[in-house]
Amino acid sequence: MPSPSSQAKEPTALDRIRKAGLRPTRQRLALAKLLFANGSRHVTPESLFNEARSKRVNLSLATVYNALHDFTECGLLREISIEAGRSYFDTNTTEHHHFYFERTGKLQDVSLDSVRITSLPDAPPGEKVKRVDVVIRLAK
Amino acid sequence: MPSPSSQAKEPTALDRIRKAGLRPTRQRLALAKLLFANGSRHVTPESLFNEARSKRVNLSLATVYNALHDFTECGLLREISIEAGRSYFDTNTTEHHHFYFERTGKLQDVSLDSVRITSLPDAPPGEKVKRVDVVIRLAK
DNA sequence: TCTCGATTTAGAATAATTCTAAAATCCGTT
DNA sequence: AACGGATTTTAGAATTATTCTAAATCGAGA
Repeated sequence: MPSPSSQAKEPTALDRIRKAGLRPTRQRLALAKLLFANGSRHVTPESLFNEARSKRVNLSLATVYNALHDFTECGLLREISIEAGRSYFDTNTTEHHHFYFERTGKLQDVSLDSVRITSLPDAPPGEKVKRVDVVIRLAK
Repeated sequence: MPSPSSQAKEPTALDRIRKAGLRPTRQRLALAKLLFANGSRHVTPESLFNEARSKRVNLSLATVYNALHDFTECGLLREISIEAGRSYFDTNTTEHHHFYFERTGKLQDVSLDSVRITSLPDAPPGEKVKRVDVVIRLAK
């Protein structure tokens, strides 16, 4: 038995990086494994760096920034701006929205269909709507 | 004739600051005049500082930060997070949304009723929805 | 294995913001 | 109008997040 399961699998970290046209370096592979291991995640450069460190992955903070930006440009991640002075990267690149817990600074996905937007203004002349971000801010 | 117009007036800068319970210092008055002079505005601390400087208002950048935060706490302004590493303050504190022009970094108000949200998820237990921010990102 | 462009890295540099503590200001009371 | 205490302002240092730099290392094809 080559594999314990024959269900359709998530692509491996290597697959994802290859498909994105990036060189699969040791650092990118390690980060991709952390990021895409299970389910949707929201990381900051700092949080991912600490996580990698704690798992004995040896890399520099600059590399985490590089990788997060490279992944974002290739569509593997999506960047979210919630608070000035802190960037979040989301492994869920499908269209969706967010809860933002102000007390903890954590994010949680909100599925696209639980927020129904039934009208939107026209884009101003010469511009196109690139994305509509909905952030539901939560507090006590 | 005491005044060229007898229509209902916008509150003066002094009124606003007094009503907010803040001391009307020279700096706060000058900034409030710039901010609330006409219509809705979106400023960054830097942009407001430069504007004040160019009008010969003598103050320090730290004071602009202090005033913007004080005004925000008192409900005179609203803070908006659009891009990591840059904060925007909006003189329109009524509920509304925004266009964000990625090319120029400028914001434009979108009235509440041109974005119709007909369903929202329940807030997670123990949390309340404090605000729903919709940002319509525009590009070429 | 060799080679060369891509990637990583440490540390410096930059940018935005906050902090510090001293000086100035505001304003109610004299 | 001067007084005095709390508030505010300020310059500059400190902090935080991020980007840059240029040298070292790595990855993949010949």
